[in-house]
Amino acid sequence: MDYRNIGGDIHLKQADFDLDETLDCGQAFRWERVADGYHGFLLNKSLTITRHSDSIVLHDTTEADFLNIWADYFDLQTDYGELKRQFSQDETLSKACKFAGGIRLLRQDSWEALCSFIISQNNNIPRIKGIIARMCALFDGFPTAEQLSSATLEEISPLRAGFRNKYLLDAAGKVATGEVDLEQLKTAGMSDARTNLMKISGVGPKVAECALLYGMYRVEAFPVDVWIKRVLAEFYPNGFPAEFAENAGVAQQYLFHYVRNLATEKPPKKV
DNA sequence: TTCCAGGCGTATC
DNA sequence: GATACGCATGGA
Repeated sequence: MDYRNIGGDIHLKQADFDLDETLDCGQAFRWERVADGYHGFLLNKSLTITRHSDSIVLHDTTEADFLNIWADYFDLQTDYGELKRQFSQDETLSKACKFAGGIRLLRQDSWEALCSFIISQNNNIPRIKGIIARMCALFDGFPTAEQLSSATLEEISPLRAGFRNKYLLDAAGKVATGEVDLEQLKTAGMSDARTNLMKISGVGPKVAECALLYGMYRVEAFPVDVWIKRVLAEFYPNGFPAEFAENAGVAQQYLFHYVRNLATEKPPKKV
């Protein structure tokens, strides 16, 4: 990693890393735009990250936190240039990678990602962000599974998450008791991990896949939402290429961002 | 007013 | 196992 610690700020030179494309592409919901960059959180650890000419600056960060937390979170050890070269053998993926070549897959916290994507179902991104922000306000930070599991439906009604409130409490209970062991699922077989996650009421195939991809960095996970359904129907009628299976989740993130932004020019087709 | 949003649980066949 | 429907909320 090419970085310098200058007066408490980490100045990083990093290829294939665009802040807008990475932090505002629908994979994480707690980053807000500030001047030249973003302010956001990993659980209750906060960071301001900005772009200055040819480097990215992580503000007021110790070198230890950078190396132990943020370098991992921003997946700095993965060569996205190489991934994009592989993906670009495919015509559609090639366009998606060119459209937003600075996307990196964030290695988020497993519990935070699980909650986030439970909230995401049949919802839109601005509302998902609002619900999560209200949850953090209500609990004075992102609640642990234990904290959330001891709350009642009535107590979390200010989230205005609708029918998802009961799903959050069920997830919190099962994680708090260890019935769903997120640490163990990080190394479990994909099939077992999916089955275990879907014991949670409100976690189906799509949310389980998102929890695995974004919260446990299982990059073979391939969440299929309404947008990816459209991509598959239009560009991959015979299925997603098996040659990319190993990193299908990363490919999926390029495609998701690409088609969502194309849709602002052309209304999406109902599938 | 109606439709839709990073889906899922339930009922029904 | 497949398909149809309701679901909370709020912006377009």
